[in-house]
Amino acid sequence: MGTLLMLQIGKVAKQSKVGVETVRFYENKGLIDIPRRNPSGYRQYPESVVKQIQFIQHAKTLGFSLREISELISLKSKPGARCSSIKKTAIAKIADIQEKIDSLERMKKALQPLIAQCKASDPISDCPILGALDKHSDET
Amino acid sequence: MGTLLMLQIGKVAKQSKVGVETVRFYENKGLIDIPRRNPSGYRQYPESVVKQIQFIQHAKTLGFSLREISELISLKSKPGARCSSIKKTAIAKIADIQEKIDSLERMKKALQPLIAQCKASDPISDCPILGALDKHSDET
DNA sequence: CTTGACTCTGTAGCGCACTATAGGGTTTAT
DNA sequence: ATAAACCCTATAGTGCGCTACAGAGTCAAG
Repeated sequence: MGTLLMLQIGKVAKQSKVGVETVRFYENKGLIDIPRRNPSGYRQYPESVVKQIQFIQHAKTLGFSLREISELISLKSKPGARCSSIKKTAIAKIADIQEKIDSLERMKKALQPLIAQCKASDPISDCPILGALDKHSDET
Repeated sequence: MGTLLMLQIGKVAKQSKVGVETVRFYENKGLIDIPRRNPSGYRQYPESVVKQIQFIQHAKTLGFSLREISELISLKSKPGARCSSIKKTAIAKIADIQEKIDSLERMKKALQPLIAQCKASDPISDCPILGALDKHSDET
């Protein structure tokens, strides 16, 4: 029943495709289990830590911050917890993403017509882009 | 012909709706003209600086970073420059914005079906959201 | 003549997610 | 015995756009 196949941090990092400093960083942030140490102080990881780090990476690609991932992890291991807590977090995240999209779309929509108006050979004094920036565009 | 109506930094800040530290910060970053000083070292601004700060704020709402705004400003005051340089910058910025939108859309599209699958009353061990995070989602 | 509201400089801190550096100790191979 | 490749801690630095000090000087009103 001994815990075979203990990994040093370098192997963990390589298998998880992150740097060793990132692994230690995640440990500091409480995102992964604190590993045992061998007699000389080296971290000894069970293979499961690789999955934990991949969980973090996947959550990041979905737009979750490390702080939010930390919450997901604690929800995950809360005994008897229901999906609703996770679902709530995910719904909030979608709203968050949507807000960012909307903000970027507004920028795009403001910028596009200016570019269309802008004739590349015009002197800069007539540039509609700079013109727009100079005006009080206090209208929504 | 004297320069009438000189403003102290507090007035400038109030009229531009930013903090006084922000005005000094913009000065440090070379985003606004360096003002004269009165005998006791107070900054004395012409009214035009308010427009300069508003230019910065407007450019920010269009998604430009301070570094990029600094470039816009130097293009602006380059003698004989053509619109093409500004236009190029604006087009690059749109591409930039579009990239961010695409990335956020990908997140949204990945998250939405998981939320749809997730029944709030399920135990967390069956949660499709956590399930997805645990898997090797190495498929694009 | 003192109070309060302004101004000045320079430096440090924030939040994010790392990344790098200094200055060490350990393990493995030759 | 020594060198390479690994590991350790603690701290500082990155980029962004501010924001907040500390410690000092200035100016107008009462």
